[in-house]
Formats: sequence, structure tokens, C-alpha cells
Amino acid sequence: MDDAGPMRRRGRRKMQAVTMSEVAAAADVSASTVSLYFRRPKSVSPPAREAIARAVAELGYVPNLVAGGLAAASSRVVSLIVPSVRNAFFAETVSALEAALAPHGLQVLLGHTEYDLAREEALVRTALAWAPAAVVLTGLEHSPDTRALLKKARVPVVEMWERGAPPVDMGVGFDHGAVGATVARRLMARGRRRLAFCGARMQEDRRAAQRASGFAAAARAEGIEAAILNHPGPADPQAGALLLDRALRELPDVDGIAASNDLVAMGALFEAQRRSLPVPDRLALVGFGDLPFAAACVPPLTTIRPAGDLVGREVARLVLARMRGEPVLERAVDTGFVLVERVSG
Amino acid sequence: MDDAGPMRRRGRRKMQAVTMSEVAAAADVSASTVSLYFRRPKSVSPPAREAIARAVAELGYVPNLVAGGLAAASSRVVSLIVPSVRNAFFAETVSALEAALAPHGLQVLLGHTEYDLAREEALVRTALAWAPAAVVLTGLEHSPDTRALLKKARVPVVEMWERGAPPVDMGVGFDHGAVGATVARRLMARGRRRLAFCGARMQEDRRAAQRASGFAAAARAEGIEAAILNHPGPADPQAGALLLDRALRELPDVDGIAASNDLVAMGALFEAQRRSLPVPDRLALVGFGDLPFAAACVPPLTTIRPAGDLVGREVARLVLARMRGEPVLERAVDTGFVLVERVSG
DNA sequence: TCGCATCATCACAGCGCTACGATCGGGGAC
DNA sequence: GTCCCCGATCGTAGCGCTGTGATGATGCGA
Repeated sequence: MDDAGPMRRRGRRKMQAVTMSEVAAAADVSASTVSLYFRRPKSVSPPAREAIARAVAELGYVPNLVAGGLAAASSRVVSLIVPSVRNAFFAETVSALEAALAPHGLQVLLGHTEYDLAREEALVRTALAWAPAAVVLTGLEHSPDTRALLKKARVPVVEMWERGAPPVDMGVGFDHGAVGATVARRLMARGRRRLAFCGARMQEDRRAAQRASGFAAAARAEGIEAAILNHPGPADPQAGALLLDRALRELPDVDGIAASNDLVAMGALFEAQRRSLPVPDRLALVGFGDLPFAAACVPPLTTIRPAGDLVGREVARLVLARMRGEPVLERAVDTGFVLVERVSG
Repeated sequence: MDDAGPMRRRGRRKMQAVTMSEVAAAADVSASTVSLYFRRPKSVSPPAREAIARAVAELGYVPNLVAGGLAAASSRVVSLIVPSVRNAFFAETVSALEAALAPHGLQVLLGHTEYDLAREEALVRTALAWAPAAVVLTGLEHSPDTRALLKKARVPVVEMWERGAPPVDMGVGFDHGAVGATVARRLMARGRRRLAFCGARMQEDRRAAQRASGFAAAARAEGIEAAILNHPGPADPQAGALLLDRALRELPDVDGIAASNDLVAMGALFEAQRRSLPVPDRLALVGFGDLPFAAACVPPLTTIRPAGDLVGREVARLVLARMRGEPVLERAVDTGFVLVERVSG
């Protein structure tokens, strides 16, 4: 019998080839020093630093962030939850946030709610299971359980793209009601009196609904009763064409239209063109988003630019400040928006 | 002296309130059984299952995926690396992939290369530090170190959105050269003989360059020397306007144009409109992408639909098959593309 | 010369979970 | 009645790293 020892080595899959202690051995220092080298390089003496750097390069060592996250009780991940990245606004924010976080060694864990609060709750639950450095979500409306989950977890939370109600923790966004009001006043200032707001999927997209209410309220302030039209399907040019058709039937002399989105505005613009309604003379049209094609349209689209990338950068700033332990005084940052005055309205 | 024990408890931050062993205690089973309950519920007897479910609900237990990932030597994360989600094609793929993966408890860790191979390498390095269930990246071109890193790590790798060279592991995409050829043949079949390909950022966007070469090759096969024009800036409508201007100056009788992207095509379309060049009679125009506005343009844009969501779903299928240990025979899946015949070209 | 900071380095006990292998009963098969 | 197999359950040793406190080594003023 060659029963070599008292206990057989238990079979266990190894995670990786090179570990920190192997690097330590190669560099002739302890594992703690290697760990320190990665976390606070300045606390390691230059000779040791050099030896470790050499060993890392030679062995091709890649630190295991999963183990690190477990030991440190917090992982270098920021969980980002948006309705959908197919929406250009959120794509811009995701991109800007990732770009701002990457230099600090933070990764983005992405989830899509598709405007479903139950799905959001499930996403928050799994997000928290990663012990993330921060959780970033869209909007201020969440299920009660989601709020409870977020409050219980002692993690920085940023709610973005909306402003109004107090955030769970921090907020970055702008006032969608003010956007609607700005558009209404723009149209009225140009002499429009028969106003309509054409939105898509407003039963789900609460921010679009806020723009609609802000629009109607500003109109009412000048004694105008604006129509609000909603298309239940996706916010695309087809919806815009359909909505213009409806607007023209319900309000034949409509002369000013706000669209919930540039794609919708574009659809309305083309539909007007097909019907030979001159834009902006007969019908003024204002969009939302300032998407890449807005300036190129004929006529160029007047629209609202929401600074989606600024939202991403501000979120990153707050998250990083919190991680560094700096006090964050501003509970809610207003990123504002700009009325881009072009020709259509 | 109330030195209670021989060794003081070392100060250490706890990661979470409720752990698996607390659930086990509450359900009156061992921690192993609770773990089994989450991983293979059917292997746990119904009474135990019920007791555990109750304890989980009562305590509000959320499993710690970081600890799980460390113990299992693999985390339930798929690392996804794309040039940019601001690009609608990739946004669609990211969205479809996330949707297909989420029901299986897999999260998406997102990174943007911005078309930079060095940045891609850094992203792959951090991605691997998460011991991901799979790594998904864009295109077949990578730095030698990136390829080495991916090969050494025993992880499923999927390269997407391109087809041609053999993939590191698995591939999902379509032939961009064939796209270019299809567009060229379409234009020639409609009697066009003066052809140009208008692309943007082709020094970086290798797939756009492949479409251009395929276009030129198919034209040459019929004795036509197509012009290839490149705009170094981003692929937006402004680039399209600029490129049409250049095309008209370099090739005054140009009658057929392929654009590297629907946004570029749209810019060219509007520019043609401004110059009163009838589309498609004087100038036929074909885009790429079938973005939401393509059908709404006036005239509706003939374009290529690349099935970005199918790419995402197929990637998910391969990743899941690999994780289940099923043999994946197809090294490279062709998702194809469709010529959407509308009016512009 | 001694005492006391200061700095670099180290040892080690976990972080919470999974996977292996062992244990324990309760049926069939013979 | 005995044996064996199989399903359910459990005990335990890590997974690779970090953070704390301890240990030397060094410098400096008194």
C-alpha cells in the first residue's frame, strides 16, 4: 500500500494558474507585500516594488478580483440598471459612465428593466449579491421592496435621469416637467395656440409622461388647453406618423406639436412632408433628445438636448467621491437641459 | 480582568447581514443543504425545500455571488466587450444578449474599446480577473497578447459581428464583404455604373472597411471601378453630407452610393435633397443597419439589416451550451443579413 | 547611549460559499 | 434475512485575497 499520507488531497478545481503567493515567492517577499503593492504601491519600498513588478510580468499574473472582493467585503463593480441601452439616451449615459469609471478600476455590471418595476427589483437583488461599490438606477420610482433592499444594503445608490422626489441616497438628473414647459413656451412664443404633445409608451415611460404634464401645465398657464396623445407602442418614427395623423383628426387646426422623442418628431416631420404641410409655417415641431440626425433633418429639428453624457459623468463623480469617503453634500445634482433652436419649431 | 478568551476577535468588516449558515440554522438543516437548494433544488427533499424557502423569505437572505464565485472557481458573469454601445448595432446586441442570459442567472459585465486594441487588451485582462463564465468580444482582430490571454484562460470565448478568419474559440456573425458585394450588385442591377462607397472612420472600423472592399470587388467583377471615400470623423449624418459633396466633386456623374451606415446614408439623402438631386432617379443610395428611421425617410431607405439581436441570441446560445458542457460543433455561426429593398436605391 | 517614533514588511485569521467524500437509512433483489 | 444500491444529508477543507495587528529595522533627538 502506498498510502502516502494520513489524508488524501481533496480534489478541487483551481481557479487560476498563478496566484499572489506564487508572485510573492518569485519576488522574494510575502504575499501581504504583493497585496499592498496592488492596493497602495507607494507603501512598498522601491526595490520590493521593482521585484514584484518583474515577477508579475514574468508569471503573467492577473489578480483575482473575486477573491479580492470577498476578502474586502466589497467588489470593484458598479451595478448599472437602465430601462434599455437600445434607447440612445441611456446608451450615451452608460458609455460616459463606463468611460469615467474604468480608469479607477471599476467595472460596470449592466441590467435592463424594460420599464418593468418587478424586473428592476430582481435586478437590484442580484446586483446586491455582488457586493457592488455602488448601485446606479434609472428614475425615482421603484417598488417598495426595491427601496427597502437598497436602504438596507449599505451601498452608495444613485438614481439618475429624473428630478423631483427625494432620492433614496443620491440623485443626478433634470426636471422633465421643466422640459415640457420649455417646449410649450417656445411654441407659444412663436405664436402657436393649438398645441399637442405626442408621446409614445407613456404608461411605462414616466419621464415622457412628466414632460407631457409639464407641457400641458405651461400651456394652461397661458389659457391654452393642450391635447396629450399617447401611442402605446415603441417611440419610433412610425409612432410619430400615426400620432400626427391622430392629432390632425382630433385637432384639425393644430399648429404646434411637441414630441416625446426625436424619433417620434422625425416620423411626424416626414408625415407632414408627405401631406405637404409646411414645417414650421403651418406646423411647428419640437423634439426631445437631440439625437445625431436631428440637425440633419430637413428642416433641422428644434429639440431639447438632455446631456446624457453629463449624467453619466456626474454619477461617476458622486460614486467615486463616496468610495473615497469624501462627504457628498449635494443629495441631488441638476444636469439641466438645453433648448436647441433650429428650424422645425 | 475580563479577558474572556485566549485571542481577541480580530476586527473585520462583515460583508452582509444574513449568511447561508444562518438560513441553515433557521431551517434546521445544514449549510450544505441550503447551498444545494440554490444550485440543484430537485436534489433536496420537498419538506427541507419548503423549510429553506421559508427561512430565506423570513430572513431576507440574498446569496453572496462573490463568495460563490470564489468557491466554485467561476462566477456567473459574462464579460461583454464592444466598441461602443452608443452605436445602435451593438446596443441591440448587448440588449438581446442580456435578455437571453438573465433568465439563467448570468450577469453582463460591460466594457467599451472605442475601437482601440490596446484598450481591448486591458479590458480582457480585467474581465478575466472576474473568472467569468464566458468572454464575448467584437470582431476577429485582436492584439497578440489578447489572443494569448484568452487562449490561456480556459473560458468560453465568443467573437461576434464578423466572419472570415478562424475565431479564437467560437464566432457568431456575418460576412461584411458579402454585404458590400450585395449592395454593389443591387445598384448595378438597377443600372448604376458610377459607384462610390462612402464610409466613416474606416481606419478603425474594420468591418466598415470590409464592406467597402466587398463593394469594390463586386463592382470590379463587372468591370466597374468604384470609388472608396473615407471620412475620418464619426459616422453621423454630417459625415454623409460631407462625403456626398466629395463624391460629387471627385466623380460628378456618380449615380450609385453605398453608405457604411444608415446615419451616413441619411446625411447623404438630405444633402441630395438640398441640392435637388432626385433620389433614386439621379442618385441611388443604399445604407447599412436598418436603423429605426430608415423606413421613415423620404424616400424610404434601401438598406442592409444585420440582425444585431440575432447575434446576441446566438452568442447566448453558444455560451449556455458550453456552460452546460454540451459539445458545440459549430465553431462559427453565420447570422446572415437581409437586403431591405425600399425606394432610395 | 537610550528611548521612541516611523516605516516596511510580515503572519494569519477570516470573507461566505461550494464541492468532495462520507454517512445514514430505507427499500428492493436474491 | 442479508446485501447492496441509491437518494438525501452533512462535515470539512479550501477558493485567493485583504486587513489588522505584530515585528523588525532605521533614524533622530535628548
